Amino acid sequence: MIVLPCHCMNLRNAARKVSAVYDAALEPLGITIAQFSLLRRVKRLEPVSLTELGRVTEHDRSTIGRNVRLLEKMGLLAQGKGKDQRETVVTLTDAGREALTQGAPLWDACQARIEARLGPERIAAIADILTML
Amino acid sequence: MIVLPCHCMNLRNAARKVSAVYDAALEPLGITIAQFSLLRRVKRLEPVSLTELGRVTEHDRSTIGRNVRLLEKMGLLAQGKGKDQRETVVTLTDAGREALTQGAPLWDACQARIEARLGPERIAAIADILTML
DNA sequence: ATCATAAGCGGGTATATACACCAAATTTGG
DNA sequence: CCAAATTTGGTGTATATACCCGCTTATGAT
Repeated sequence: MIVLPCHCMNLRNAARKVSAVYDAALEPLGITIAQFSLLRRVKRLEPVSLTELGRVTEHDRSTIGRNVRLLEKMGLLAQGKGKDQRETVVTLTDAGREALTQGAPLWDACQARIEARLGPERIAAIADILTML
Repeated sequence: MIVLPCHCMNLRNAARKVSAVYDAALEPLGITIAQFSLLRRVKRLEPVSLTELGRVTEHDRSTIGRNVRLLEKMGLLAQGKGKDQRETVVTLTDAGREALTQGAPLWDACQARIEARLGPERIAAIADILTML
């Protein structure tokens, strides 16, 4: 991949390419890395509201709502109403739990391949960038 | 920003956040960093076909076609037919050249801010990642 | 208790991106 | 020289993402 002067485009391009690798690894499950990540997040926080999911992932609520809706249509997440009638409460379905179980080794292998490819310094740099923003 | 175990999501999140910074910097121009980058690419290669743009940026042709169409609607790019009647030839308009001129200092300042924020090691790591993919 | 304010969501709209498929133009092989 | 393969683009469809607006529900202050 050609290196540009613009750090932003370089980051975007890197994210695009790495995402393609993870997406391909999860392809047997029929979900993307973004969806897999969201499922894991829900697993750790459930029952959780859309606003809370948006807050912890620093995504717009509407983005979360749409992504959750897709996973609901796939049968991996369920949405219900909380005590607070405004709140949508998100939980994993059994199929969602199963997807996480089946996806774990696929993700592990992919993650290991990327680690091997980039080396510990670049991996550390990625984490550093996040904390520095 | 919270650091996840998944390197892919960390890269995506970093790209998302950094993009927001560049987009805000270019906001006076009414274009995004992705559009600014495409304009600069066209400037260096014009006259250039969609396929060629896709090849050098490693984007899908359809993505390039749509992004070019948007910039054409904004009056910053022009599309014509080449000798090869299949080819769409993309060139900068005067307004496009003007946008690059006006955007340059905005981009410079933003780029400098990000460099200062991340430091040379992280900046180098970003470039390295691209070449290692 | 009432009424203003705040919180939580959904929908509309927009960009960025990819893949699959189709039509038109060109190149290549026989 | 013509049929077949290739190239180039466009369109349809899909995900990921953000911003704004409006509706409903909750909360708080008087």
